[in-house]
Amino acid sequence: MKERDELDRCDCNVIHEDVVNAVREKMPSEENLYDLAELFKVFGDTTRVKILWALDEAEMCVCDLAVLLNMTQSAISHQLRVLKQARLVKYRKEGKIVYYSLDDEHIKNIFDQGLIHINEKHWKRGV
Amino acid sequence: MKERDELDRCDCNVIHEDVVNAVREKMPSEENLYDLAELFKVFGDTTRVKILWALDEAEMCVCDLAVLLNMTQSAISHQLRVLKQARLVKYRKEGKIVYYSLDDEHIKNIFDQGLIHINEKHWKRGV
DNA sequence: TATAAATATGAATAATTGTTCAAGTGTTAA
DNA sequence: TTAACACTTGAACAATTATTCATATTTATA
Repeated sequence: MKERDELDRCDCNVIHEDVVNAVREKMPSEENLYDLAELFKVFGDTTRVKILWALDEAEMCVCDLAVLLNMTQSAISHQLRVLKQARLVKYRKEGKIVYYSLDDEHIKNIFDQGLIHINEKHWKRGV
Repeated sequence: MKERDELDRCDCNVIHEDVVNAVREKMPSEENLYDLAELFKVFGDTTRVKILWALDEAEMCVCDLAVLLNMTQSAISHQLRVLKQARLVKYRKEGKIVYYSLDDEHIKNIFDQGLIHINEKHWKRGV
């Protein structure tokens, strides 16, 4: 990212200076906003959304998820790694089988809020 | 995306067949899950998260946002276009100035749920 | 009308990312 | 030990994407 400071400052900033400064003071830390975006990035993939939704219904092994979503075990495993790193899923080993389950009780809440937006706005695919 | 069907079916699917089928029946439509992921993808960018957070505090013009976030007007404008398409922000024109504001009262709820996860899990940047 | 201000947009570039493929663990059973 | 199974991992590739730069567009002003 480039260093910028006084560029692109326009006249209206003089008028809105108080508002902008007030907002700046209330803004959460750079780190918090970064982490928040990083979390939503994890939710921003169809495969991961499907996995999370499935695991909210039942604990499942990698192979089950692969069959359910009609994808390779490898692809599922890669995505489970992302979900694991984001602390959204946990796992337990039973012999050679690894069972995954949700590690967060707020996932459904976040999904629900998202669906409320979609339904209200009548969001259409591909628009 | 490649067409796959019977590949990668493993022995454990026979044992878990009932569970997998039950989950399959309960799964929301492909379109719904796609839209949900698409919505979260919009939240999955630091710049857009900052813009949304700022607009939750106050209505602002493009130029104000550029100064507040220390970015070019062009970059902000591009992101506002994404937010507009996702029906997350709306705008009103006043002369040559375009004021943007939130178009959804659930954004704060979604953010709050995300922050709960982050704080609970002590999510650390760059891990 | 000409100029400047505020914003929008299109093309280009660099960076990120999801899937595949191939090869690697580790565990169970023959 | 060998073979099969469940899963993981690294590299490669294609696709997507955020920002920049240059160029519109629209409105206000001189």
